[in-house]
Amino acid sequence: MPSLMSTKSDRPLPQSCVDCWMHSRSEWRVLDRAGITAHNRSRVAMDFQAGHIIFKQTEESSGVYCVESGHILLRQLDAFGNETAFRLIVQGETVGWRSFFADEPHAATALALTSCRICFIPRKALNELLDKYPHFTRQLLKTLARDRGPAEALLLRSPLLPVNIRLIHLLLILRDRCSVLAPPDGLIFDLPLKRKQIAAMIGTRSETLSRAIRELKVNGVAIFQGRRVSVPDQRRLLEIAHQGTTSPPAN
Amino acid sequence: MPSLMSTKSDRPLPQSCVDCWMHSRSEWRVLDRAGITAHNRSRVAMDFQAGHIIFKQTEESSGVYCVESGHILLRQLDAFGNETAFRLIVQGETVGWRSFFADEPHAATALALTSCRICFIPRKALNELLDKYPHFTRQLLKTLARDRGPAEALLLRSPLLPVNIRLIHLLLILRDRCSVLAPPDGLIFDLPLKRKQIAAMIGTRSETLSRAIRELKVNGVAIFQGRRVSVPDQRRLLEIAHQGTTSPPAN
DNA sequence: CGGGGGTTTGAGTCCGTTCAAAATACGTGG
DNA sequence: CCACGTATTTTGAACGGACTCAAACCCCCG
Repeated sequence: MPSLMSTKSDRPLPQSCVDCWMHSRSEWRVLDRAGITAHNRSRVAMDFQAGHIIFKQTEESSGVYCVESGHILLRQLDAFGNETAFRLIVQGETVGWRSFFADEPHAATALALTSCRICFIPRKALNELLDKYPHFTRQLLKTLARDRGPAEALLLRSPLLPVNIRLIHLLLILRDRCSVLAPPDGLIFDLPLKRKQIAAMIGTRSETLSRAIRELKVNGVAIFQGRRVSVPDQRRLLEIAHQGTTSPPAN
Repeated sequence: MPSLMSTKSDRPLPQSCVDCWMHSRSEWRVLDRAGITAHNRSRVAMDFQAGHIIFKQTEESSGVYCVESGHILLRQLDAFGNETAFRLIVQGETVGWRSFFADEPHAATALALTSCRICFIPRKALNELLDKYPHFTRQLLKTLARDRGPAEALLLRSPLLPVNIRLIHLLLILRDRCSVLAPPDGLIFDLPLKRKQIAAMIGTRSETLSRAIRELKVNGVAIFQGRRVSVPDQRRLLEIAHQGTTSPPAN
């Protein structure tokens, strides 16, 4: 079952899945009309308010969650109480695949950063789709394989890289999800994250993050104003992230 | 194509896949006799010597590699030349899934740590199996989803955890792959890794690793002698890895 | 017996954490 | 709309862990 804290909405979603704006961009697009109809019948509309938990670490998976609107943060807790945020989910993405297919408890907790409108697809319905549409299964294989989340985390949390570099990597990774172009070469970010959560993504503390932010500001690389970040020249970001000797390792 | 550095072996593998000892433990087990036969025909036997590269970061994927014997290390290089090892592969496991299904270049380099005997399954053959055996596809979905490699890396490379704790986490993660029981509660590891490579797995330098090793030795937690590690009491490892306040995060 | 890579040890420095306090932003109720 | 209380963010100073650079040591192999 989805978390009891959820505010399940009984009213239907504004559109059928066929019309859903993100349908054409997500895994579901490979379903034909009959598949969509089946999917449409079995899904459950849910609303979550900012700060609420969508599913919890160690809970059993009961299906997957397609995000129609809003932002979600995936985080893990280690035994020392350190929070590790390793993935920001935006609208159009679906969460919960991994634990569903692995048939294991959720490895992370999903936190609604903003109010969220979510389509929940229950285990049974999803299994039926998988059985009926082999190329849908195949598409999911691709989705899972393409998930760069864990790989990105390697860069973001490398203890060998200084915090300011890790912060720049984070901006580059969030570029697609949270920024718009500001011609000629700039970017404007609107991050749905608090400082503490940004810090949790790059494996540091908010105090240290604060200092890194100040440094980027004085260098003119990125200007943070609350949750708005303006980057005058995104090429600078790439330069800084990639500068350094690419000497091969000596085994 | 597999790396040109490979020493492709023209002689057949010692057994047919049906008899392969690891067949019963791997994804391939869900294939029926006809599937196995097809698989058996299309695979390519390959031998690699220690230190050779099986595939390289940025190369295109051409199939997957089933490890019949030997050890493989998956590593990434960042722009600063830091080596990041994030996965140790042992016999019975298959590598290369991710880039194959994602249809993307390899995200990592696979290094043979010891001499390796490997079954290469070319793209075309694998695709045929996938088309013909939906439950094989489904099984692979599970395999991909269960791959804890990237998730493990989170623990191993958390900059907030001190190096000695990260080292203990590594031992725990490698327990299944590289250790045997030493009753009543001990473990004996035989690590196929050099110090530098261990360091690369926990995101530190070999000098610092050396000091962490010494600390574990004086505490009697784990005694390193070359590549052999003896752990008198594995419960100690768990205690140390999990001790610490499990206080929930304040958002 | 003499390399040479790998590993360990040492000393100094820097970066990031910690603890504490000030400043700012935010939400709520008057 | 403003005042107030709370939460978040920033700043400061001190401490500590890990990196860096070097040098010594060790072990395996030729």
